[in-house]
Amino acid sequence: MQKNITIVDIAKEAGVSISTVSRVLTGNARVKEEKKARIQEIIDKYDFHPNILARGLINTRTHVIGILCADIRNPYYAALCVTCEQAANENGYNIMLCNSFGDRLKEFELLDNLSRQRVDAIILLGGAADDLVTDHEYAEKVNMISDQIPVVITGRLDGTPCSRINIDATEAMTQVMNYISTISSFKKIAFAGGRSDVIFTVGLRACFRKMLRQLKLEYIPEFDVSNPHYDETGGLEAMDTILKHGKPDIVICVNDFTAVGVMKSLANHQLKVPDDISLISFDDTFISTLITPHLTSISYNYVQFGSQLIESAINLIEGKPAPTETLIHPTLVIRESCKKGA
Amino acid sequence: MQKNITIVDIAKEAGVSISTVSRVLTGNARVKEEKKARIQEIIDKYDFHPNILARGLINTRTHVIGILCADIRNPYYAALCVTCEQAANENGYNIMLCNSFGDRLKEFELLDNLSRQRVDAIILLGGAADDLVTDHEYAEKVNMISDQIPVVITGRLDGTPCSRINIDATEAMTQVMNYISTISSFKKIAFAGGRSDVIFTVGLRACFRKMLRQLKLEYIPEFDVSNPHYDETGGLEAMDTILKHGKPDIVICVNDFTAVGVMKSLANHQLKVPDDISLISFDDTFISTLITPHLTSISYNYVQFGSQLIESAINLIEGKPAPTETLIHPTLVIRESCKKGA
DNA sequence: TTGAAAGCGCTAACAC
DNA sequence: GTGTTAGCGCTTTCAA
Repeated sequence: MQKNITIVDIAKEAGVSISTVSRVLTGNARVKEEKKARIQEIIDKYDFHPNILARGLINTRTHVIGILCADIRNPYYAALCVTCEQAANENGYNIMLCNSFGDRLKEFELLDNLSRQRVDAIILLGGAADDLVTDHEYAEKVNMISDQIPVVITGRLDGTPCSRINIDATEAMTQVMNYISTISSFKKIAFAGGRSDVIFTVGLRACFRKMLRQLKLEYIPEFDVSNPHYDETGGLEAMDTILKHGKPDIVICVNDFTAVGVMKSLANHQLKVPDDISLISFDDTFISTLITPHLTSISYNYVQFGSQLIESAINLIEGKPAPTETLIHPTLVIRESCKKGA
Repeated sequence: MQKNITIVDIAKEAGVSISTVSRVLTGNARVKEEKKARIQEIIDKYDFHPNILARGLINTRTHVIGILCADIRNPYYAALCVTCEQAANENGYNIMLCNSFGDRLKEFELLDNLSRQRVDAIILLGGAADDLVTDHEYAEKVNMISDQIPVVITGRLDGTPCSRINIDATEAMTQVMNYISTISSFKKIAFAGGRSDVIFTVGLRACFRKMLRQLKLEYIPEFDVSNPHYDETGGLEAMDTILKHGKPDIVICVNDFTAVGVMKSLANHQLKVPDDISLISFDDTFISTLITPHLTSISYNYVQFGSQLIESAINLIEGKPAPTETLIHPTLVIRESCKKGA
């Protein structure tokens, strides 16, 4: 390990004061062109970069945005984090990523961690903010933190000043149902998976029932099956339950993983997608096109989603206002899991 | 935004000097129990955390480890990053994650970025380090950086002092081939996907041929098909090519994504897995159990892999030695994509 | 324009 | 045990 080169070394070699070097570094003041060139040359020669810690000590900026999500292995979070990172990079920020693995305690810890790391802003992707009813202790924690660091969330956290960016659940489900309504053979609609204490899912279900009424389609309670796990197992269990009560024409799956489980249950029952039963899902992760048939799925424009998250965060960092709530418009991507209209 | 509370405020309120507060903060020196308790109380009351930047300025430690990978959306990287993060957290470190998206230029940039952020160590997951023949410019860059910051890699970077942690390609392929040899009906073995300029893949292929000879099985050049893309398309293309030349008994796929593509090609040709053709793949990501039939796949013990990466990094950070090269032992996970022995 | 010097918040060596 | 003080590397007044 070499001795770190500092602004002092540069100043010495250039025969100027450190302030002058600092001026060319920040560009905040005029320096005589000739000197400036000489200094820049030396900076380049050593590939010198000012110590970001020392800088941060002064203007209390680290140019790091912390992201807290449940599990980056979930393609939904991966897709979102990646677009966040790109948007952040474009604006000179870096991402510090943390996974809570759905552990509320760990989420608390990581929140602390992030604030201790002096990140400039924190983005909370779901987690406690996904809860239908806000955990007060958590909200209090976030409140303490957001006194110092702007916090942007997906979901909702009552009693906190956090900016919220969310998928428009109502629009998502409306699109699904409108699409379904164009196919006359779809009479019995099922909804598989998702928890009743997760705000987005609750929004989906509420709209599901509303649209059913609106479209004069029957709501069959036995075909509306929740499940604690947003994964394959959840889908498998939910579909097994549904099939005990009959055979729907189409099943709406709360996410792609659930759809995979639903397909497995269907396969176990010798039912073919989409010939016997059609499928629509939410999230449109890469899983949609990985499995056969490819899933017709609601897509979220992850690029816009991520950019919005970062944009709000940066605005808040810079003391500018950011919208309290922003809704992301979903779009239905039609593939093969849904029988063609008739 | 509230005024930041500092060590001075704590000292003032406790009626002691800042050094005393610092002592209870670091625990590096004895403080009278009574005072200690009083100070701790005030610290807790304000939920005070010492400014990590100021601390870092002194001991030049940020407690952040930077990870550079191609694309976190790839389940292989996601699995690895997650275990790295856990290992890092357990040791008081945080992760700064960057994705290069396979763009060599961006990789350069991010490397710079990370070093500018003063991360304590950098972990390079593949990227340029995956190259069979080292990119000299890149190696030079890494050399400059590793003068200041320890760099740990998967892959190889000739001419750099980086510690390397790698999957044992030879052992992985040996296990696959030994397993294959237990099934007497397997005579014609194919290998699908992977590039000839990626070091791990090259290792796999070399061992593939060696084992074929050793097991007195025929090497059929037309059944050994590379492909630039480690994804579904790559697998589909490779398998289409193989099928033009005949029907192998089993195809070894360079990774899970490739296996998915291979299965699609097979389905297009009305061939069933494993009844008509068996499949084995590498990586054992969640995709292995997502698709039907579940893939028999070589698994890497991601927990050990991640821990090893972090352990080496931390050792280097602390000036302790770390092994130049560590090999991770793979294990074959037997599922359904491979016909049972006969 | 430029340099000297104060100070960001903290730790550690040095006195007492 | 405890306080005083000198930095860590940088930015930013304040004078010149």
